[in-house]
Amino acid sequence: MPKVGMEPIRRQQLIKATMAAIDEVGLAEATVMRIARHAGVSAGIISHYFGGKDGLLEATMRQILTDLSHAVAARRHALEDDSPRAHIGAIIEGNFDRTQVTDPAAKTWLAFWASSMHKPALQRLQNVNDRRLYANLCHQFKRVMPRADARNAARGLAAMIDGLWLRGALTPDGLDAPEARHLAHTYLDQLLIHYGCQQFASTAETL
Amino acid sequence: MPKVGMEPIRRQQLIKATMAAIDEVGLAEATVMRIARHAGVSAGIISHYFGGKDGLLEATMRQILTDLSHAVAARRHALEDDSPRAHIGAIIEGNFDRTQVTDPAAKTWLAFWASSMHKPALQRLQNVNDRRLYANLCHQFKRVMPRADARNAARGLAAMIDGLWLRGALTPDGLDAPEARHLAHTYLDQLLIHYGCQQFASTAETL
Amino acid sequence: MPKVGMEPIRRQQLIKATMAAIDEVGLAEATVMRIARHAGVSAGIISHYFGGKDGLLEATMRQILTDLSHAVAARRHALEDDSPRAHIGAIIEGNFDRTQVTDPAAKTWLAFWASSMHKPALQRLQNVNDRRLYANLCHQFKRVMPRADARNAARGLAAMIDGLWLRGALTPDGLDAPEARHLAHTYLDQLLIHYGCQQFASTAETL
Amino acid sequence: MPKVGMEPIRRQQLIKATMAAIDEVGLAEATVMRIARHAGVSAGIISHYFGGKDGLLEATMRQILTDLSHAVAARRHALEDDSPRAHIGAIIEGNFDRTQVTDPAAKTWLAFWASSMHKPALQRLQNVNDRRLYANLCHQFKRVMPRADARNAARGLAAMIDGLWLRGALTPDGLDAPEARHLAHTYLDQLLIHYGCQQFASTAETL
DNA sequence: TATGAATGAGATTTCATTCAT
DNA sequence: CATGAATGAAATCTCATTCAT
Repeated sequence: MPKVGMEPIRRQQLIKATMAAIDEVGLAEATVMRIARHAGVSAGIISHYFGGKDGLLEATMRQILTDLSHAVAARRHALEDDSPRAHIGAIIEGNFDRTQVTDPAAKTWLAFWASSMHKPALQRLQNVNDRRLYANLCHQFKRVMPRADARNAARGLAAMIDGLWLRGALTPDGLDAPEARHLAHTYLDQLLIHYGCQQFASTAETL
Repeated sequence: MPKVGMEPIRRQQLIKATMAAIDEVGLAEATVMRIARHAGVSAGIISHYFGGKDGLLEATMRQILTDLSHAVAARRHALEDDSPRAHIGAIIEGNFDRTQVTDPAAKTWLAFWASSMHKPALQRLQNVNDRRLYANLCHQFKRVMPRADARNAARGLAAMIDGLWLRGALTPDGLDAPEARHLAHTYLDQLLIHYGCQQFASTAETL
Repeated sequence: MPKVGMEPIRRQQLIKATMAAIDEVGLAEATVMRIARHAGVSAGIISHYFGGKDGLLEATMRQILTDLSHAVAARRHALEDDSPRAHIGAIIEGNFDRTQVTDPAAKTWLAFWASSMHKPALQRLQNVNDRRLYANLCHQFKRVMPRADARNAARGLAAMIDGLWLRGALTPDGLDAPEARHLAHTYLDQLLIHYGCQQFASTAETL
Repeated sequence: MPKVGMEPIRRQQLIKATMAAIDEVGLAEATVMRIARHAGVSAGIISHYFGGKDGLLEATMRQILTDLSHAVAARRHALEDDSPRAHIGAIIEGNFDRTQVTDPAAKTWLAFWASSMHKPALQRLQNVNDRRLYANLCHQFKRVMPRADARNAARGLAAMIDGLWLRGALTPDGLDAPEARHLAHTYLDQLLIHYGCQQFASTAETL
């Protein structure tokens, strides 16, 4: 009866269930019982594996960030072209893969954003991620423009990515990923042109 | 201690207190008791004046949207210049006034964004506002570029505004309004240039 | 402005409103605010005139009992015939007049019955009334039968009256007073015959 | 302290506790906390097992009605004599067994009567029970008298039973069951004689 | 390992009453 | 005389967590 090696399976199961519950009724109504029901287990087990609800929420956010990180890294490693444009394009693509731009992930993400303002544990994760996006963009932009311009470009593109994503999450029909990607890439080209790097702008959209 | 005609005063007081409480501990922990304490009244009065907590939250969101609407409208009415650039600039300015880009308003706004995904009453308000921003931008862009381009420009600028604002709300130090406005205006000019309307782009930032 | 001599008017108004409220939503939901609204006055005034909600409820029950008492007394005084049958018949009639067998009075009555089991003030009123009905019936029956038989007859008729009335109050369509009176009178005649007083039984129903 | 399969035990425990609480302080003051204290459990468990206070109250009323139904059915099945008199007598006996004519059951019953006027769920139960009593009596009376007479007899006896029971519940000393049964049986005989069925009336009381 | 029974803290809401005007 | 603003107590319900099995 007592199964061994269940831990990783259960953890994954519960994290998935957490996103499903948040997608269904929102973070505020995502009770441990509802999450447990989604996972097909009893409520008590959450404390067992995650120490409590907060532990589960933190693990869930961490999962989403890890997924995002992987999505970006995978695309960058797959690049044949080492140009800044290619790297930044891969970052954009990764952000709109976001493992899944599906409702569960998107709503969970936004819920955590709001929640992170008042929960140090989440805030830490949030900041690390924010800074990584900004640093990555900045680094690539600096390869083709002065430091100050690069910073502005990075801030602008980061805002654009988050803004597209945020508006997508709020739209009743869900995020239109192809359109969002198109707008982001267009904006990237505008930035490169604006800061005098026409030669780096793509002529054909990558999408 | 006036004892008559308190209703509008109390309502205003309680809406302010709601924002303060959300700023302080987040929407999830903003209990009626905490809100009431902020307002210096008893908890029961919230049900008296707003029918319940939900009524207060809805009224608070409505207030924020009204404030935003007024901030934009005021700036547009004050324009001496009727150009699209001027109108869109005023919309940007209005969005970064947001009556106050103060923490209480910003955090309340973000909290409602997340919450609106699962509360029809808030979602309605949210959608009306979203569509108004997009429609206004679109209308102005159409004055200087083809319909399809105008739509993309409007979508991009709306995303940029929300993105800047979102990242500002999440930054520990709060939103840096001047910088955000600068980035938005820069993007606006890029858009006008990109779509071949150089003559409408401002040469000197309005900020 | 300050009107004088309002007291009796207000008291009557509020007692009526209490019955109306109990009829509408039951004793448990008959809040002072609802009662006050029925009377077209503010809630605070109830404490003013009755010292509090309990005072109003007690006054209301007292009113109902007084009305009942008057209804019986009036019919007995109007009798031309001094026979036991006539007196008992008048008591039956009075109980099914009950000032009004209308829903407000009937529901209020039943509500007080239940409530009186745990409220000494109401219980006292209740007992006085119960005993008066029993004593009156007993006294008349004793004029035509032995003491022990009279007691049983009185108990039986009192139970019949209350039973008819109770079942009437619970019937969705309300109490069918004519039928109830008919059954009670029939029972009275059966009693008189059963205890060997045929000569006193009415031949034609009084209804 | 068994930890599994507690549900039926707890449900029964809580229904008993509900009657005890109503007996003690009345329905209006029978709070979940008081009921829980009577059962020796925490208040939260009531919502767990009954979905809420209303669910518990409904279950309690249902229990009382079931008990009554069983009490009547058992006596009728045990009859050796199939005469109408015997059946109706068994119905009377069952109604004054009422599992227990104890105070808790009696006061709970009366409380529900009053309450049922404004709570559809209780009203339904109440009506089913009322109609069953009437239908059963009617059916038996019809075996020995014309339909119209049977209806009146049934109405009269039903009223007598409820009336005796009601007055018993209100008496400070509680219901005197033997006397009540005696009066009901006497009335039954009067009815049978009145409607010309002397041969069916019992000569010796069954009590 | 996993369940579900149970608790107790906390949140919202209702309501009778008081009081200044 | 009358109002309605305001309070504070109480009641119900929800929920994360603990624990025996």
